[in-house]
Amino acid sequence: MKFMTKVRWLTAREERAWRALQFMQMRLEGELARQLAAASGLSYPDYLVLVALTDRPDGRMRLFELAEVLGWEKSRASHHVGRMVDRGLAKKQKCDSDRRGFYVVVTARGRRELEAAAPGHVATVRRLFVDRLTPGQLDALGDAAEAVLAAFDQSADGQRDGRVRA
Amino acid sequence: MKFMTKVRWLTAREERAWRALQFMQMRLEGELARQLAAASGLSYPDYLVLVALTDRPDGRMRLFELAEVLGWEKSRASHHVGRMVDRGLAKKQKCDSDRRGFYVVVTARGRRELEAAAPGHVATVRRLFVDRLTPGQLDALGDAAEAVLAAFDQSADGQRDGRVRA
DNA sequence: CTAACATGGTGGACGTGTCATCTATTCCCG
DNA sequence: CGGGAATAGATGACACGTCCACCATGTTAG
Repeated sequence: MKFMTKVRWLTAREERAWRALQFMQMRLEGELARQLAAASGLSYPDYLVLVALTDRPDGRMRLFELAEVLGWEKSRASHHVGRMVDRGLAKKQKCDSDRRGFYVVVTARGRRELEAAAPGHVATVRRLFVDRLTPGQLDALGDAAEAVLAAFDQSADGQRDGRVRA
Repeated sequence: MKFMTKVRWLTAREERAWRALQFMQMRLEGELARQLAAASGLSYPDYLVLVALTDRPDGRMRLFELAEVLGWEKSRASHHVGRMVDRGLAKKQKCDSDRRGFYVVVTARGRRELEAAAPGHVATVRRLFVDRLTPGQLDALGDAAEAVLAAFDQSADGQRDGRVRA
């Protein structure tokens, strides 16, 4: 913080956008999670994992790959997949080419539960989000989000400069 | 689900916007939390509570009010404030006019920690989010988010129709 | 007045996410 | 080839959030 002689607080417009976005996200995630839990035995993270797995023709994926695709830390993926294995939604398969690793594989039950949950989930995403916005707004949101994300990837070094570490 | 003869899956554009937004939010919240933790002893929820409290002239607020302002459930607020009290960031004050209730009050320590953390936090919000977008994009985001939020509030009944409870 | 109901808040159980640390393997460079 | 660095993953401790059941107080209608 030494280098910041003056703080540039957020303007009213900036703050409004920032707050609205945070509230929207909070509400959306909450409703989505609740809807899934009520209509199926799946949590939202479960759902995301199952979607990722069933997107593959062989319904399997290395653990670290899953973590990458979902943007999760490896540890999180490990914990979560462990729980899903316990509930019979996925199983682990030793990997021949790399004896450190595993494949995470969807089970028949996992597939069934995903197929049962997907229509309701998509309908909720539509009802709460997609159908509330014009196509133009959707594109604008997508552009903005991707701009922010792009900045993230480059600034993997900017994270460690004086502003952040103080 | 009985009434949905056909599922309207997301189009590529819709899915792209939805995904990008989710990833953006995940990354932002993660970085924000990490930055706060590294630069201060505060978690992100701590920060939000302290901001809410210090926004009041008397630095205090009823627990249920805090929950409303932050969009939290009462239980969450109760748990979190409890932890903050343990760490000396806030304290509880019996309420005369309603003997069931409490005021949550910022302590001097809470104020100090917030003031120390705020500049770095705001700088991070700027670096990762605000400064990546044009004013037009910010407004568009704000409008879109508020449109989605508005829909939430009305549809407190639509939540319980056939699509959700199945 | 009092019985029913609503509201403010607590507490525990559970699932989830993060961090730090650890082991086993594989990669790579001299 | 040998040895250090990177990688795959597991694990334990902890903070966080949700749900649900619960208590105490307040409010309201008959």
